[in-house]
Amino acid sequence: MPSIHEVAHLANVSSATASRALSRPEMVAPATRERVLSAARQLGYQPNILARSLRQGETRTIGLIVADILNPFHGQLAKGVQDVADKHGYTVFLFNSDEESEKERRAIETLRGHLPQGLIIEPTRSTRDHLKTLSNLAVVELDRVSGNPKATTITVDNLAGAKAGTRHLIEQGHTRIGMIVGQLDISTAIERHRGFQDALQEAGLPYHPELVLPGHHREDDGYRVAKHLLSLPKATRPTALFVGNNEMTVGAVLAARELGLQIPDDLSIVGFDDSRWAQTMYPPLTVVAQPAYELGAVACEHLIGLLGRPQSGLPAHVQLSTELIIRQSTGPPAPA
Amino acid sequence: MPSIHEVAHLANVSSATASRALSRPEMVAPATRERVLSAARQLGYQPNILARSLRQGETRTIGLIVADILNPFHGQLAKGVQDVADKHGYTVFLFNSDEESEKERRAIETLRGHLPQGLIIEPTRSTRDHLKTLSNLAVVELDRVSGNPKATTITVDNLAGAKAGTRHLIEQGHTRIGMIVGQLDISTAIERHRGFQDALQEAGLPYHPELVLPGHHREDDGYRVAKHLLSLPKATRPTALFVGNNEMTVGAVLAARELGLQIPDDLSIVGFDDSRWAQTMYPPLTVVAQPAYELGAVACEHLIGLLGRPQSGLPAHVQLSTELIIRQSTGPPAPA
DNA sequence: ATGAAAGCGCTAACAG
DNA sequence: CTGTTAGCGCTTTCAT
Repeated sequence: MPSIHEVAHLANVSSATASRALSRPEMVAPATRERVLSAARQLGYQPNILARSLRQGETRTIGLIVADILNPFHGQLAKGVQDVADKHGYTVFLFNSDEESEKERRAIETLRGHLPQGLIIEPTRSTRDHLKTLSNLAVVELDRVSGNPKATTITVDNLAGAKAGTRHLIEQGHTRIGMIVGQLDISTAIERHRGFQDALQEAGLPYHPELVLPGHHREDDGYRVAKHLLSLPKATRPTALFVGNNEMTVGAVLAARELGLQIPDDLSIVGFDDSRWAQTMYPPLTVVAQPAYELGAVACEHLIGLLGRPQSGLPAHVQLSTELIIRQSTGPPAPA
Repeated sequence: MPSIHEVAHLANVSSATASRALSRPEMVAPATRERVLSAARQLGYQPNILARSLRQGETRTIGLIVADILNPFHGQLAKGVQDVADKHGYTVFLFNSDEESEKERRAIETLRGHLPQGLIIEPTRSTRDHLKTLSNLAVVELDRVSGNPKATTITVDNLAGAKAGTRHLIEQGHTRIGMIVGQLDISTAIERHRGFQDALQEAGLPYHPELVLPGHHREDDGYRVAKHLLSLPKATRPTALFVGNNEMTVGAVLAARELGLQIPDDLSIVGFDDSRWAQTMYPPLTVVAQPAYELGAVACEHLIGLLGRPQSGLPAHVQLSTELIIRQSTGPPAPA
C-alpha cells in the first residue's frame, strides 16, 4: 500500500500539501492539486484510515450489536442501520450477542478498542452494566430498552401491538387465550405481555396465568410451550394462542400440526413480527408486523444526528407503530 | 479513554514496560506485572487498536462482503464466518454488495483503508476487476467463484446438487421440466444449469430451451418467470419446476397458487437452498439443501490458515456437498 | 500556497 | 528485567 509520502514525492510536493490536496482541495493551488490527484490515482493510493483516525481522534465508525443476525427481524434491523451509515460515510462494526451476556460483554470490549463514535445496540439483560464501561459514547438502544434513562431509544409500540393482536382474537369470540411470552427481563416481552393483559381486561375477560408461559425466543421454546398448552384437557385448553415473537411462532405452528390441530378451526394463532414464512405457510399467518428495516434506519439517523451536536439536551424516545395483518390463521373458536 | 501512559504512570513504570506487562507478561517481573495489571483494571484501560495496528502493521481484522444479508442463506454464511473469526480473535468488517457492482467496488475501497488482513467475498460479475486493486491481500471466494485462478474458493457442489434435484423429478415421471435459473454470469447459476442439463441428458430426455428462463435471484423474478411458464398451453407447459435459488422459489410457489395449481398434483417444485419457510409452507418443499453456516465457517478457517503462512503453495478449492431433502412438493405428473 | 515539525497511542529495537 | 527512543501514516499547527 502506497503511503501519502510516495504520492507527495511523485507529485513533487510535501506530504502536508498532498494531504491537503486530497482532503481540503480548496487550500491548494489548482495546478498542484491536479498533480497530486493524478499521482494518487497512478499509485492507487488509498488513505490509511487507521492513521487518519488516530490522528484526528475520529474514526467515522459505529458499532452495532444485534441479538441474532439469523433471525430475519434482526437481520432487517441490521440492514437498515448499515444502509443509513453507508449513506453518511460511516462504517459499521457488526457484532452478534446471541442473547448472551458474556458475548455482549466481549463485543463491547472489542468494540471499545476500535474507538467507534457511537453504538447501536439491542440490549440484553446485562447491557446496563456493560455500558458503564463506555465513558461517554453516544448510544442508541434499538428495539428494546435497557432501563438506562439517559439512553436514546428507538422502539415499536409493543403495548399497542400486543393489544391489537389480542383484541383481534377476542373479537373472533375466543375467551381462553394462551400466550407464549418472551423472557420477562426484556422490555419487549414485558410490554407485549402487558398489552395482552390489558386487552383481556378491557374486554372483561379473566387472565389465566396457567395459559401464559415464557420462552427464550427460540423455535424450540415455542414448540415445547405450545405442546404443553395444547395438550391440556379440552375444557381448559386455549382455543387461541398469541405468540410473542417470530421464531417461537414457528414452533407453535409445528406443535399444533403435530397434535393434529387444524388452524384456524381448532386453534387460532397470532404471531409477532411478519416474515417470509408467515406469508407462505399454510394457512397464512395473522401477525402483528413491525417496521424492522425502518427501525434500524431511524436508529442510525438518530445516532448520526447525536454525533453532530455534542450534548444535545434530552435523550429522544422514538416509537414506531405496528400493524395488525389479518390473514387466515385466526377465526372463531370451534363450537363447544 | 485512558492511554497506556496513564496506566504506566499509575504503576510507576515506563509505557514500554506497561505494554509488555499487558501483551507479553512473561517478559516482566511478577511484581511489576501485578502493579500494571491492577492499574489497568483500575483505570478501565482498553488498548487503542488503531494505534496498535498502525504500529504492528497487523489489524487482526478481516473483511466480509456478502451479496444480500437479508437472504437467510447469506445470513448463515455470515454467521459462520463471524463465529470462526471471533474464535480466533479476528474482527469482521461486514459489507453488503446487494449484488451490485458499484456497491461492491465501494465496499472494497472502504475496506482497503481499514487494512484488513484478508477478505472473504461472494463474488459478483465484476469482482475480478475490483480485486486487482488489492495488491496481495489474502482472498477467499465464498459460495461462487469469480474466475480468478489464484483465489482460494469454498463452494458447494452445485453441479451434483442440481443433477440430484432434477433426477428426482425425472424419477417421478416428469418429462417436461422447466427451470428458473439465476443470472448466467454467476458461477452457481451456470453450474446448476449445467447439472439440470446433464440430468436430462443422462435420462435421454430432450432439453427444452423455452422452458428455461433466467431471473435475478429475487422473489419477483421467480414469480414473473413462473407465471409465464405456467401459463403456457397445457400441452407445452412444464409439469415440474426446478428453481435455482430460495427467493425465486417463493415467487414460483406464489405464482402457482395464484393460478390455482395444486402442488404437487398439478405441479412439482424443487428448490435450491433449504430454509425456514420451505419447511413450514404448504406443502413442505422438496429442496437441494446447502450447508450454509459450514460454508462460511470453512471459508474463515481457510482464510485464517492462509494468514498464518505467507504464500503457501497453490490455492485451495474446497467443495462441500449438497443434500436432496424430499418433502411433499414433488410427486408424479397428473395423468394426461 | 506550501513546507517543517510535532504528535495521535502503541510496540519493537536497542541499551543498560 | 526495564527504560529510552523511534516510527507506523496521517493531519495540523506554525512558520514562511
